[in-house]
Amino acid sequence: LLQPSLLLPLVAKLAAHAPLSDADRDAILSLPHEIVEIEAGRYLFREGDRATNCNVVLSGFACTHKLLPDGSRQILAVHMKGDGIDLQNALMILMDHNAQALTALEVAVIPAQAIGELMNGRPSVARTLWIETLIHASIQREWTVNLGRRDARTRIAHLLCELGIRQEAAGLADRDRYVLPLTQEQLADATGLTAVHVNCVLKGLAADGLITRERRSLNMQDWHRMADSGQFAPDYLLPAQNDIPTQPSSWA
Amino acid sequence: LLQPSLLLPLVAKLAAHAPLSDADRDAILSLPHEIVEIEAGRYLFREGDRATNCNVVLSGFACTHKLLPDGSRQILAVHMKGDGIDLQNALMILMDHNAQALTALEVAVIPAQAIGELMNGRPSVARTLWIETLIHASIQREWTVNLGRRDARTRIAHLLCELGIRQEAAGLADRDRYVLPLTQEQLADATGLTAVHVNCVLKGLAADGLITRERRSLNMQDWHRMADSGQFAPDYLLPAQNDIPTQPSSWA
DNA sequence: CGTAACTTTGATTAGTATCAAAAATGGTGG
DNA sequence: CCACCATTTTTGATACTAATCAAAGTTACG
Repeated sequence: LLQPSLLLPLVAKLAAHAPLSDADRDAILSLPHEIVEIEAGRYLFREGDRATNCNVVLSGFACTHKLLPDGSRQILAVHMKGDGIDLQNALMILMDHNAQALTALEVAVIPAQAIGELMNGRPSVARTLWIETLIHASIQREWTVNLGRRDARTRIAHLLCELGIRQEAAGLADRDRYVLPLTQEQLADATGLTAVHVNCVLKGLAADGLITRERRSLNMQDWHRMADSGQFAPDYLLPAQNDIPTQPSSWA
Repeated sequence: LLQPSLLLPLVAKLAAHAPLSDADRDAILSLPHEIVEIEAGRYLFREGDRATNCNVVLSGFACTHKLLPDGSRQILAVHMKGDGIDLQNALMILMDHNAQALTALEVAVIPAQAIGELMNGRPSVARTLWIETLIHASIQREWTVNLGRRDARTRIAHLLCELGIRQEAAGLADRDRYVLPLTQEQLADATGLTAVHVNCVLKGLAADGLITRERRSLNMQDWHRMADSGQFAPDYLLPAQNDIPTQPSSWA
């Protein structure tokens, strides 16, 4: 089942965040993997599942979330083309959250063991994958701020800006013009609000001329004003990284 | 400035989460470092600072947080004995958040470069440090849920349980009996509430016989009932990890 | 074309914020 | 050891954001 070219979105994303040698690139492309197509709404894995594989998004959108005793749900992250949904599975044994397809989805499923071994053999690949999880951690921190200290309107605007920038970076759309991968109920679950209130806020943003909508597609009239409304500063999405030589020097 | 024994809290925490060979242990203990004492309230670093060092807590408590345009603050994490505050600095260049001492604090400051080189030379150490950041990521996800989908009382109870379990794991106190390292205003900044409301909630928890307080010390009357009130399941604090052999096998 | 999922609307309620000020605590220097 | 000051905690009154409940439209899909 070796179809290296299908892992290109992963390599592209990794290369965007850290330099990647040809050898590393080839090693990643040669990882054993299987392509799986998943319909919208289906679970990729559930809390408590054993972590035997890593999933990489090839097309479509997925989210990770946790369910609470009362049945409410908190979406923790949205994943798109090139994103690893659970790269941490190379090291962890159990899933502490669920993953679900938001749209029709195509993922590459890579055995966690293969990634673990590749990291052991190639410190530079390990570093690159680590950087990838650090960027996700940075996004997670920003979501924490969003939920903790921003009001509904600012929260929604912030999320809409983030989705725009990330889709643009993944080559899927323009930052100010894209198809919303989330329903209003899912937007609510991502922002800690109710679907009804999300609807009000979207209506309000439209009334103020910040966005227009038709069908699921979203249009920002003025990116700058929108970013202002969402207190959005994209720095956290593209952190620069140290370039420590892979070959040890002084420590030995 | 080689005083290896002072990094023991870090090694103890790492060893608690993943097996650590004697050689790895010694390599970590031999990292160059400087001990710094910091008074309560002082900043360790600020958003935008260059990430040249990694800080490890030896005693006392610290937090990381972000400040918003309106002056409000969201605490992102609480760090205690043995915790790395910013291990990710081995790979990242810029801080995207602030770190501040919550109490009188003692930290070991390790050059980021030294950690980066150690990780390159010893994949098993890299793996261990990565696991550490993955656990912090797991805590961050739980905080996201806390802020997004739990009401004030549940949020506070959850945080109090987490602080108990982590202090117990660090050998600082019993899970149900410890000195709160946060003021009520800081609790508010960690839970996305106001100090006034935190006070109400604490009063309520006390009225229901769940906790008693005198001075800053907190006493849980019934751990189980308290964990229930906070929807607290400690799994996320102690995830198990895969044990992939450090020596490459099949991939080469 | 029919049905299920999603969006929109309106009325009411609940939870938490805001503002203001008093009481308690903790640390400091005399 | 006490008096003083700054910080923290507590109390109360009021305002507002967002939740809840219910139902009608609308869209997307098979």
